[in-house]
Amino acid sequence: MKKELSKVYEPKEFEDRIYKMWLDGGYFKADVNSKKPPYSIVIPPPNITGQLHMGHALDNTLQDILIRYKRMSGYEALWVPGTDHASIATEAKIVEAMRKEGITKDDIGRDKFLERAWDWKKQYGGRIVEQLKKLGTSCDWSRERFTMDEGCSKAVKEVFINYYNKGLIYRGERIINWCPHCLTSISNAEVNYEDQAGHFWHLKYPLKDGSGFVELATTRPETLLGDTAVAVNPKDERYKDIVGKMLILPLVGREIPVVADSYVDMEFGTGVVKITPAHDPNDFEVGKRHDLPVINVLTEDAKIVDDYPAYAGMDRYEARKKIVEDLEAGGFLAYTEEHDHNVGTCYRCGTTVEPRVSLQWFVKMDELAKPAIKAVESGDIKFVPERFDKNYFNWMNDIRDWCISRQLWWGHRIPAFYCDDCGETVVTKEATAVCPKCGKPMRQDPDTLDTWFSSALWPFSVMGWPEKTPELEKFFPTNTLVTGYDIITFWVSRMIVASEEYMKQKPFSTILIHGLVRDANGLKMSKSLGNGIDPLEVIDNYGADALRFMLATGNAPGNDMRYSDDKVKASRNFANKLWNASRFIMMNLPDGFKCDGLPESLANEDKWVVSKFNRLAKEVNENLDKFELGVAVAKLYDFIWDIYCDWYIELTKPRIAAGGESAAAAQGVLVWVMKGMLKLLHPFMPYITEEIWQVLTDGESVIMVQDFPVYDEALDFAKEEADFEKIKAAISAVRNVRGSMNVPPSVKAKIFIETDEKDVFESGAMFFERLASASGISFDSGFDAKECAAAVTDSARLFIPLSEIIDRDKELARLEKEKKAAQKDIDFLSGKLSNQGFLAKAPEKLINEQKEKLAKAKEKMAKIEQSIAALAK
RNA sequence: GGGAGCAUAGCUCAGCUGGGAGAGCAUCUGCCUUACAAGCAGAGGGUCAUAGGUUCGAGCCCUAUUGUUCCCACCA
Repeated sequence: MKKELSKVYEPKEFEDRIYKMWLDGGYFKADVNSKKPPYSIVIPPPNITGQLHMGHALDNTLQDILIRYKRMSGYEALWVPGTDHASIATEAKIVEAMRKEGITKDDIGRDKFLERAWDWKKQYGGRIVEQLKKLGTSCDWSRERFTMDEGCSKAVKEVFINYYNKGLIYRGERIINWCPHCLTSISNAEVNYEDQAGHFWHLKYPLKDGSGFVELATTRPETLLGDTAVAVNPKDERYKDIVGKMLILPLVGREIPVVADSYVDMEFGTGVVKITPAHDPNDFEVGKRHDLPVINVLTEDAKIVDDYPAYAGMDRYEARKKIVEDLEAGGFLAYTEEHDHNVGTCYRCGTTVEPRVSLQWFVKMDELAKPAIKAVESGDIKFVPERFDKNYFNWMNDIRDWCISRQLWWGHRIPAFYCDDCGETVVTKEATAVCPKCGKPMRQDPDTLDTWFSSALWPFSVMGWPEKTPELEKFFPTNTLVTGYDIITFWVSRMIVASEEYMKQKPFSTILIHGLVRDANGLKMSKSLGNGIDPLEVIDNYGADALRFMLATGNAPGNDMRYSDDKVKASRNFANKLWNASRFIMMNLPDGFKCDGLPESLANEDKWVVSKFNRLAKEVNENLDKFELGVAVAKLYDFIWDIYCDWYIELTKPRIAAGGESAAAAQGVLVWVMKGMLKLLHPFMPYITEEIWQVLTDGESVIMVQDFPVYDEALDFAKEEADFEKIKAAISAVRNVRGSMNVPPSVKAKIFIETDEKDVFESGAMFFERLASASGISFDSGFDAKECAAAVTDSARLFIPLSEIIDRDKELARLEKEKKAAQKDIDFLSGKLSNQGFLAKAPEKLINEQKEKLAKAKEKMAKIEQSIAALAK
């Protein structure tokens, strides 16, 4: 192991080496036989197409912080990793690549296509793993699974068949969202709605009996071809008489009825709606209620079908134009108005989706949802922050049947077989099936399952379910799920449903929800906007620790955060600070120095820093237990930078220079606290803490498996801490005075101290010299107050003779200002303490605190007044 | 239309169960003090969106309003 830290903090020099050490040492492995309590985290199978984005970096960083913390706190910690899963986006990538070669899916057939997909998967799946390693995540990659692998396929089939046998899965005709470009159904969630400028065409449909016209409006005149009725509201007096009458459908000549349905909004438009069951979800429902025929007028790629020769083969927009022309020519067009409306588009290709009636597989959700709702209601599963349960209930209580079939090849193929002869359907695990009725070979459904169908099984399928594996035994249910709020409905809800159904248990107890990572302008990072930032590039520039620390800093659960280079830079600077502090320690340790615990005899300032560290350890544990990672990380930052580096290290310098017993104690404390800080910081900055640890301990141990520091009552030194605070306050006061007069540190001056606690200040003599530019301190009264600048704290007056620099008027003004501030304090506190309501109702502890503060403020005031008087003499 | 979040220093955001408003960056002043200029020591800067209410006490709790973001549903 290296004996020395390099002069400059350069993460690239050690990150790979450290990671390899962890991996080779087997430190990521979780032992199923361990007696330690289990702690496991499910990680989302990232649905990505090659490039890891900041959202995943956030996911994985938060997960790893928790895992490392728990591992150091005595748990057997397990990541449940996946790499990538089947999705429309994945298939599209492959199709796109093939298009460049000039081939289509049909050219090569299903098997060849899947081969290509696997190759692609290995290439990019592997890259994803590499990227997560770079982040320093302590994931046991030997467990790496594809959602598409054999084990998972087995689980998927098992579940599908089980649902089917229970009657929870059915095949039915439904209106689904169809992308005419991708030629597949897409789920509601995969549709983006956008406002588009359009028209409202007011049409006149003639009554069959020749008694006139019914006027209605439509945004999609081309669907007129598929109209099978016209609907009005049953309460609508205007149309009461025509309900039940027949109309002649313009251009087509078909007779269609006027039906009454409460779906129609009387206030909107003319209060009359044309009903096209095949091309509108609401119309489909209306059609079912009134037993209307469903007439499909569009082909898969959104062209008019051959049944309408005048328009056959026309694209839907082309047909719209032509139909409007023809309507106008026939006198059926009343007028046209401008109208903005929301149009659904395919989230991937942007094509306007087409509602389409087709045969799809569905999961009945209402019964399945019940135990999943209860699991959250009862508090068995908790959202952090809690408010996201509303989001969850909102979705679950209004749940619709879930369309699970996708017209894709890359995915789990639906294990259903049809007999083309007699129409029999068989659902089976086998790869082929023979018709039980007529004995003929059956044809497997060509569709695959929605990606979330398999992802829903993730918490147990990756542990080997349906086998009873030891892993499943020990680590299921998992403890924590870390994910973004955008995925609650897709994934979280369905994992809960599946686990309740198959494991009769919750899949995890806590769902830690984080926000989205936005760019510096607050926009959602996305590939189409081109504002996505590649975490690998950031790691390359600043190091994985800086990125991780940045992602944890200011990260409150559920809140979005903005990415900015400046924040990463600030984190990198912090790492640099820690690096240099470590270098300072190491270059000031005697050869062969050993530190196995705290030195025996500690000075006040030693106890001060130890006591503060002890409290830090307590709070960091508490914050992490409550998932307040951002709060914990801020406390670490403050302690390490302000307390340890800016104060404690500076305090040790004169002691080390002086040598002897005090120096030895300082060295011991320096190392003891440093080791503690490194351990507390390790979950957040694993690389740098390990690198420093390795050098500090001569490579004898590994920090990632050390015990996480906890509060120790024996290390609480309230008295000494308070005493040293007095010195610290005095030094700050002197610095403040000197600073306000722009006295450079090179100008030294004696400090005369007037205090009741001489021994406290005496012990800090060397600190005044070092940190307050004092040439020495004295408790004599042999100084001329008129020639001095005066610094005042509640426990001392400090006089700095700087006659040639001091401007007495300025000095008086400064003291007056301090007096005003002190008076404000006194007014505030005495006001509070003379308030009867406060005295009667506030907690006693608080009242005493306020009394103490008031006493101190009064002391300070007295000292300021003395100083002013002396100066004015 | 239903639901949720956010509004705090010039900027980005913390502020845990109510108890004298915080950090980083930026600005200004003085420092190359032998770990660190990616640094050190100081300073300035806020009517905590607005209006009410509860309370001895409100950035925090309640009500309304304004602005903003997101989710769900619907828009013939």
